[in-house]
Amino acid sequence: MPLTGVVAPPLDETAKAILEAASRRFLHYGYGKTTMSEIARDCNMSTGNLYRFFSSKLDIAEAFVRHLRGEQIRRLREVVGRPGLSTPEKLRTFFKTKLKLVYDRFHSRPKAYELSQEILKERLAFAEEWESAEALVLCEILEGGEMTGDLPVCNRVRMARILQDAFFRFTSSAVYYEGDYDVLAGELDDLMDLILDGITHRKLRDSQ
Amino acid sequence: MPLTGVVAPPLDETAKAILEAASRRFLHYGYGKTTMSEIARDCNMSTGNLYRFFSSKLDIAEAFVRHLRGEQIRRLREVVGRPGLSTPEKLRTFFKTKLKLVYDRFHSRPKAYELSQEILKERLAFAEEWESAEALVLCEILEGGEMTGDLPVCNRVRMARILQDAFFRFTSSAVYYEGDYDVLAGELDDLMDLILDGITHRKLRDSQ
DNA sequence: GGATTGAACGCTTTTCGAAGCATTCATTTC
DNA sequence: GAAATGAATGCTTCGAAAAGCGTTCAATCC
Repeated sequence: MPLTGVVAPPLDETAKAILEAASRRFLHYGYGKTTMSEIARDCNMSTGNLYRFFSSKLDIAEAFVRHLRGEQIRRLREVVGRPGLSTPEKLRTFFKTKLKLVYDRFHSRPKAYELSQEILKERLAFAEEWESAEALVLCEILEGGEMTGDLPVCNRVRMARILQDAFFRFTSSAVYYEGDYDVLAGELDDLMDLILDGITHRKLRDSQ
Repeated sequence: MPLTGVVAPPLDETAKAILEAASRRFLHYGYGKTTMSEIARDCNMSTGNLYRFFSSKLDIAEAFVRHLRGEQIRRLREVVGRPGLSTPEKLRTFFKTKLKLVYDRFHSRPKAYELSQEILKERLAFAEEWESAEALVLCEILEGGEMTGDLPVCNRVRMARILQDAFFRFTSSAVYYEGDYDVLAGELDDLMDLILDGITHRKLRDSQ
């Protein structure tokens, strides 16, 4: 068995293994009921060694939620990028998909929901990052509306912010999703109708 | 001292005294740190006797929050009823005032805020009642818009609901008011501009 | 005999010592 | 000597006993 010449697997491999082991446990038992020793054991290493790859347990959780976010953003881009959608339809699809994602996470993946909640509460910066990432997708949609003349908007960044505010009720992971999905989706549709009318007939008021 | 002929103060008087004593303590020490014995002592009666007037501690708290709600609704009606306001201005004033009320309660009357939170979490029906009461004010504003032709809306009840959804971010007592007031107010204004444009140029779509 | 009391009941919250955990770092491994 | 370990540390959580509380109701009062 050669002792030299064999390049050790890159650090990232190990980090990935840790993250995977942790994720499994987080999803199954929750953040609080997962211990660093367990994660270490799953990876055949000591607790101390974990800290060469992540500087705290919360950082592992953040990496995991970061992954969830990635999936979510990818999904949003996907549904919004489907061919044949007008810009208004894209906006509607964006928020409806987001509602569905958050609603489903809340109702059928409670551990994942809790985990997001905990991380976003501790890591304000990360929460803002997430919002920005979504705002970016919105801006891209609006850019499309500008190009096709479909739904022209002067200040796209600002409009994205306004839209996020308007649909907060339907998309914030901070709210507790009691009601029936179809009712929520219906109300979202109503609001979207109104807002699209607003954008279409916008008296130019975007200042600055 | 006449024993007959002196009508005992009406029950309501006693209930009012209890409510007042309880409110003082709720506001000063919070719901959890106020005991029924203390309330009873403040009113010079036994704990058992309290239950002739309120069937539980939570009911006293609800009565108190009901009072808060009354004040708030009265205030909303007041600012919205000021002469010389157009219907759009009334809508804007309504939501801006609501934001200010919730924001201020959160920041400068934390005990009152907590109390509302607790009651609204326990008493779902009461929370809905509150929403309905505000929806009613909105409907009245919209009715004015219909009459003056200022801002005609077909389905007022539905529009009220949509507006409540849209401004949820700024007016829900469920959200944690971290940000700066002026920033929030600014975003509210932006959203209101957009929505007013929407209402004004509404493609008639109110179904049913 | 209706109004009022306050002790009694069962449940919740607090307390506080013990156990468990995240994190560190002197030591060991290769 | 870089990588890895696991015992040591100080903080948090847990559990069980005790105290406290909301609520009830038999006894008392007027």
